[in-house]
Amino acid sequence: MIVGVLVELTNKNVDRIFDYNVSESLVPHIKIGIRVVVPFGKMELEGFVLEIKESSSADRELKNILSIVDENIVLNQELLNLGKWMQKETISSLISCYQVMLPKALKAKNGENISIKYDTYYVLDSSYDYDKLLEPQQRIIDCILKDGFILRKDAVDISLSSVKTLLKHHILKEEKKEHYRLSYSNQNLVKKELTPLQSQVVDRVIHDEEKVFLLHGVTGSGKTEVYMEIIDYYLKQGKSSIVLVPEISLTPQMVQRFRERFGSIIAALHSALSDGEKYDEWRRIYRGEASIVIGARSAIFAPLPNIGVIIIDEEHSDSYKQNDPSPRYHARDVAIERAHYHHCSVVLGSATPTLETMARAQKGNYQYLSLPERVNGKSLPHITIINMNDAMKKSRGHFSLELIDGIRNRLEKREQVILLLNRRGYSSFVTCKNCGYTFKCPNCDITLTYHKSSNTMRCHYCGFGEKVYQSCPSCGEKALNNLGVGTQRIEEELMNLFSDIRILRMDYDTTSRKGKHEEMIEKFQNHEYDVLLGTQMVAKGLDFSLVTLVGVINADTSLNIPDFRSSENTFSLLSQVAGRSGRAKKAGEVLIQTFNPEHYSICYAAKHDYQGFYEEEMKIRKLLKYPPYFYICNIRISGKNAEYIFDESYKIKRCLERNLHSTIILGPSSSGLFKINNIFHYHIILKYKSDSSLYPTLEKIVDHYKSNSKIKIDIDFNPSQML
DNA sequence: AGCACGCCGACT
DNA sequence: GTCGGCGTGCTC
Repeated sequence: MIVGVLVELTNKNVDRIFDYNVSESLVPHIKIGIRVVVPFGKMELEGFVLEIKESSSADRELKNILSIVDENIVLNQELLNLGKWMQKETISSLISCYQVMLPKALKAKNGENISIKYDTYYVLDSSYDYDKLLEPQQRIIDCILKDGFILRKDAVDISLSSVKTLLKHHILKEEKKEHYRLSYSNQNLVKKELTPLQSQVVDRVIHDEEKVFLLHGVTGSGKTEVYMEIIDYYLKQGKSSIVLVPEISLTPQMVQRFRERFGSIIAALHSALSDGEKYDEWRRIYRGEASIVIGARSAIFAPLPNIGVIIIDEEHSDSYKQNDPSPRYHARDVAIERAHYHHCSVVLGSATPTLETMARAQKGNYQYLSLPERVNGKSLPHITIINMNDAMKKSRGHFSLELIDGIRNRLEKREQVILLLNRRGYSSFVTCKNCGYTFKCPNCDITLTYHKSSNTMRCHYCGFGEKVYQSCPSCGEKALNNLGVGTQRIEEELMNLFSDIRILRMDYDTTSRKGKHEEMIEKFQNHEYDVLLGTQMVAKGLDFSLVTLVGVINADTSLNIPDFRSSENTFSLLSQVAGRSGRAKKAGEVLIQTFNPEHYSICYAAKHDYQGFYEEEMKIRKLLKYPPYFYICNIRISGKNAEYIFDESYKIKRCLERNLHSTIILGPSSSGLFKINNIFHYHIILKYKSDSSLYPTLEKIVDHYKSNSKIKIDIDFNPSQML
């Protein structure tokens, strides 16, 4: 027997199958999808068995497999094929595609550290004469007759010496069973009554097969209940489900609701779990003990055999795109690919869908479903835009008089406030202190990034650059600066304004410890605090009935990110955070402070007008040839020698120009992070609709440099950030 | 990732 | 003459 093995080296010129002999004794254990240890050069490496065959085309003597790692397969045929598809789709190594599918604990270097834990049980072994037993022994037997077993660690109030005697007489025997670090009990399965609108949506999904649905529902419209009902339908047919959420540790309330309804068949894969805990959850899924998987991006690879539906909540979130370690995949694309295999549907849910998704829904590629109303019948909160250009003249600091009044009012009424400090995109860009004017690229309409070393402003997309102006071209103001504030500073200001205010600060510093985030949410829920002050993480999915005011300290910062999606991201963030207000009986209010009160993304967000924003933004995307009208691909070129990288970047550009005739090629330009750790970076941006030469050309370029250690080429399709 | 091979500069 | 720098290429 000969096997084709893919070894665990993330090196492109080794990313192919190597053949090995299998010795007679190992033959019965070989299956496609297990891992084995093989000799490779002078090394011993783990690898995946991808082929079983009788002969090899290698023109040399084959080496033998050294040992078997897995008793059972770790990658089934579906996932093996999915990996090959991903490799082609993202132009990355096959081994890296398989590695992202598996929990870290299964990776060669980590494997030894994580040992599966066992529980010891006592069960009956042979017959016995009950009457001849001593009383403590009888008690033990009674216990076992009742539950079928006794768990050793629970056996505190029974006599261990009696157990030993029973073991000796073979009346009891010991059994070991895997212990999962996390355990969940089946809870009383809570089910809420659906509104007629929600029921309609559920019916549409379950009466159609193998479709992609966009569920466009306003904040508070009860999307989670809809998801659960759809999942329940498939569960009753014996089918499993995957639910993707942007960052599971930020949505404990949602996971809680799933647990309340479905109990222990839920497996949650969060980033807060240890590698061992993740491995436990993965094994529960693998064995069919969990049939509903909730998790972030990588949960899309859950080894479920029979998927009924895949749900992607908060579809617009950029966390579904893997940016850095290759493969740079989008979970939405993987979901659709898996759905083909399982003949199941995909539901994309959002209050603010990405333009790409909305455009596909409008073209009929996706089925459009909408929930335009909140379940409680309440209207969406009233939003007021506060012009900070005026406010700054009246008061110092970051609080307008309107926002101060709003907070005072809520404190008096014993209601709660959420304050959002928009830190997204806090990077160096030049802005006018007086009117808020920002400098944009004349070619790309992207905020220019300030480069201190050369005192210039540069475009990260096309490389356009100019000297920093001495005064504002809009109002003539001489004071041009770039400011950023932290939550701590805002907290201090707030404490100066209100003497006995109870502020809960939530940002990456205060929530880094495990479980801290849930703890904070619980405390705020219990009204131990008046104000929840935080960054982006307070915007998503939280549901507090006493919150009647949401204040946005600085709506602008995310507008200034050098990214063509900055308007979309701002609109989305404001809509999401506004949705936290007035979710229960009391009406909600939202105050948005901004230096750009006229900006369309802020104005449409204030009017709860998704459609208006969509139409306006689509015009801009069309004009500037951005998605969804054009696809974007970012080619990143990096290396230690600046001159060499520069020269090769131009060679690559010329190669692209020779081969691609219907593709727009921008750059090469150096990004804002031109030099990181003494490594220089350039990138070339491609804009295209369809170009059959694109993939072959890119593969040729990557192949050409694959064994060149002086230069690294990374391809990023549909990049979510281009720095 | 490792390791061998090979082709130039510095040295006991 | 030899030691050793690391650029290049290969691993079934």
